[in-house]
Amino acid sequence: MSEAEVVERATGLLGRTFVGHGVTVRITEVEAYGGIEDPASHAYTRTQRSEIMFGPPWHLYVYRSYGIHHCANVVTGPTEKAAAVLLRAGEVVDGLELARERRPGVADAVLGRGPGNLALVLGLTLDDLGTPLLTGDGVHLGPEVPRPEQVRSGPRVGVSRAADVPWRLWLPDEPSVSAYRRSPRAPR
DNA sequence: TACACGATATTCT
DNA sequence: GAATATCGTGTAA
Repeated sequence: MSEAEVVERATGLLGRTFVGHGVTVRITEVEAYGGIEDPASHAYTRTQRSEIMFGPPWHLYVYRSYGIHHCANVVTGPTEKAAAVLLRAGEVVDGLELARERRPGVADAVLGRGPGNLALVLGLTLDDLGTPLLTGDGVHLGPEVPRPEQVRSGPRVGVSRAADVPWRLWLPDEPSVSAYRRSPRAPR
């Protein structure tokens, strides 16, 4: 898989809806991970945790981060490359009431800001690991949308390796997009 | 079996 | 801007 393909597939998710448990978001920010060829990817080393990414594409990869948060990824394949796209932020477009309940005291526009918060608002947990995302029921991806006219890109947030690869992609002027923070462990 | 460490978010100064 | 909670996972022993 070429670098261009990795970014291409990630870009295709921007602006698309993602249906979680009772809440739907429009994806505004993603990060691409290049699988076995990307030192920052969990699939760089094939383990039990990353095994799902070596399976067929369009399945859900969920992992626990810092013991507290869940982060949701779409496996984009192809199968042997284990590439995936981390969903970093989204705008809640349906199930607003439920989303508010899951994050009390937070402004609507910011409900789905950051990968941990997004997974929380969508109600995604490790129970959803491996869910096929193209089937219509339960947790799934919305229909494909036209390529966004403008896409911004920059280095990925919080990664200590390959910290300068600009594979974080987001839509301009979206209040739900998270702020950039370089990993304290990244060199330089 | 033990131990170190995050693809984070929030709180504190 | 800096500190840190918290625990599953990966890696070493």
